[in-house]
Amino acid sequence: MFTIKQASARTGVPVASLRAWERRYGVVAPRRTESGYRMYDEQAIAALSAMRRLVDEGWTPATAAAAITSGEVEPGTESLQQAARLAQAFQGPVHPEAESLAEAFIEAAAAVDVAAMESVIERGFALGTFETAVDAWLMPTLRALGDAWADGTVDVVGEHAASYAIMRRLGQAFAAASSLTSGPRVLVGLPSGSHHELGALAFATAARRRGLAVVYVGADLPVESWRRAIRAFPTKIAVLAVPTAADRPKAAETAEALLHSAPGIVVAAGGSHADDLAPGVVRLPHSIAEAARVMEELER
Amino acid sequence: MFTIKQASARTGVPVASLRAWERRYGVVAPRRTESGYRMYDEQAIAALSAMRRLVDEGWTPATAAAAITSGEVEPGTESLQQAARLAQAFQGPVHPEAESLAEAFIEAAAAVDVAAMESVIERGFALGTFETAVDAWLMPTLRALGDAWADGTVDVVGEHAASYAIMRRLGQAFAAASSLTSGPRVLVGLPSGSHHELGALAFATAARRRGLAVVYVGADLPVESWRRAIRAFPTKIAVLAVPTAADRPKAAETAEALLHSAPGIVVAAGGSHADDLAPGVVRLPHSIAEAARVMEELER
DNA sequence: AGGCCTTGTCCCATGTTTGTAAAAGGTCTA
DNA sequence: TAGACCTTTTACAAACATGGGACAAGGCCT
Repeated sequence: MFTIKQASARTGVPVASLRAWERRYGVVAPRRTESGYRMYDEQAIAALSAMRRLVDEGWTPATAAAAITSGEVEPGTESLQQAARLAQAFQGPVHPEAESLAEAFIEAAAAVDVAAMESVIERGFALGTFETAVDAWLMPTLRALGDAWADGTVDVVGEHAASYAIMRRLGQAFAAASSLTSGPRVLVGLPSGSHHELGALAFATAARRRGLAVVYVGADLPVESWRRAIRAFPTKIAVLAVPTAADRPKAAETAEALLHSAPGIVVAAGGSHADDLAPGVVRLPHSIAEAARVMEELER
Repeated sequence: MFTIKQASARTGVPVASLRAWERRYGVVAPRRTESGYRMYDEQAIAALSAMRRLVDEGWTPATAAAAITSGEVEPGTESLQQAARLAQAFQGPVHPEAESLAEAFIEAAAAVDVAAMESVIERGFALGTFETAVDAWLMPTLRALGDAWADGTVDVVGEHAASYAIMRRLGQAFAAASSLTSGPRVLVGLPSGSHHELGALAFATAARRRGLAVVYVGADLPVESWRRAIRAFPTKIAVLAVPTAADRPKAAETAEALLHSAPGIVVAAGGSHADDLAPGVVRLPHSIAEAARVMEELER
């Protein structure tokens, strides 16, 4: 049993919308405590997650709710694959608050104040959906952090502490997006020698939020391991992150090896330096939201 | 049998809250002396510890109490704490359930099944308090994972995916332990070149749960950065993790440098290969629970 | 274009939950 | 007998929830 706040955290739907959806469409009817507080059970959470996914894909909330309450779409299954997919024009305007939050984060990193970092991160992710927050706030902030490190404003210690704080929050989002899918895997990771993994983790999370069976294998994975992995298990897509110029050579080598190791596998690459990695490699867009959408299309 | 003060010390719940929990939720009904003093038995302590654990994890007190009194959630038994102690001696899981969970985890890692890993991890941490779960289940499981990797049962990909899954869960616990203290900092990290950070993160979390202002700086931090960090900010304790033999030289070098860089700083070291790092370095016990307790003493 | 509907989000006054503290007094031990 | 420890009752602030109206943005129909 979950309170409305916990239900919101678990489904990714804002608290206000949970109440609106209930009032307007009656998708769920959570039990109430004596004092009138909503208490959501597992079923309600599943229904709300299903509705959120449909809405994310372009269904209108009204039709999504109707489909779910009528049983046409079962919560927790992949019948959404038959769903009509409307083009979603991304590119929300950068929130005016995103910039000040980025500054506050750099300050916290410079002072090595973990509690302050965590507070800023929380506010950053509260700006919008996970995807928009990553695109409009997190990625710019990471760039600012890199600059601050380069010019000495932030020490390595502050930079490490800040990276780990962000990683913890991303990990939490990844876990919260737990998909019940057990289809072909999507491998997301960095080539041997690469360590800037925050972008890759953010992308992996966005992909998982779309229902893909993501396996996040993280930093510094040798070519040979990539190859063995896609041979040993049903892997449909391998995604390489190429965050820095130094990562290019190994990334290209890994991509080549993968393309020739398994027939039918899709190799994709994302990150600042992922252009023209090798012929046949899909170049993912910079926007996490768009990249996740492309992934979903590739999966079919 | 314990007085309310002892019960508070044992469970980490403030005295006033113990009385409030009893009055509001009836989660325990301690026996009374003739004069009306509360006397808590082992069962009551277990129930209160379980409740604290749930509340720490984000449950509302009301639902946590309901789950415990209804038997939905079993209070962690004392046998797990004994198992935790034994695990230190035998270097392996000794609690029957911990053992079967360790096996299940290796299986999930071998199959690179992320959802299964997450499920097993969740059950592992449900065995008891964070500290006992780490000592009796997580650390033995990590050793088993290392063995499985060494003998080829688990591929590098499975090992990476498993490590990240555990890291996500540890990060969540670290975030949940958010301390409001802003006293002198405790730096926890690994020396330059070291990357096996799960033990260090588990320890950092345990220390934070004790109220210390922990800054987790993670893997691969150069000597010079350690030095600048403790000089620039009020840092009372620096903790170096030394998980493998290969990490010893850099760890020793870092420890030496720190001891001579700031007067009054305490340098501590933990991990399998942290013995006799340098004169003046505090060697932390293998048990996470004990190590965190030692830290709390060092802080004063 | 204009008007209308849908939808997410915000506001606001009000109510609940929960940790913690204070007051006033009883019990135990050195 | 002092001081540490305990008792109950009462109180209070912060965090969280409630409903329902309001509003802006955007899609759709005329």
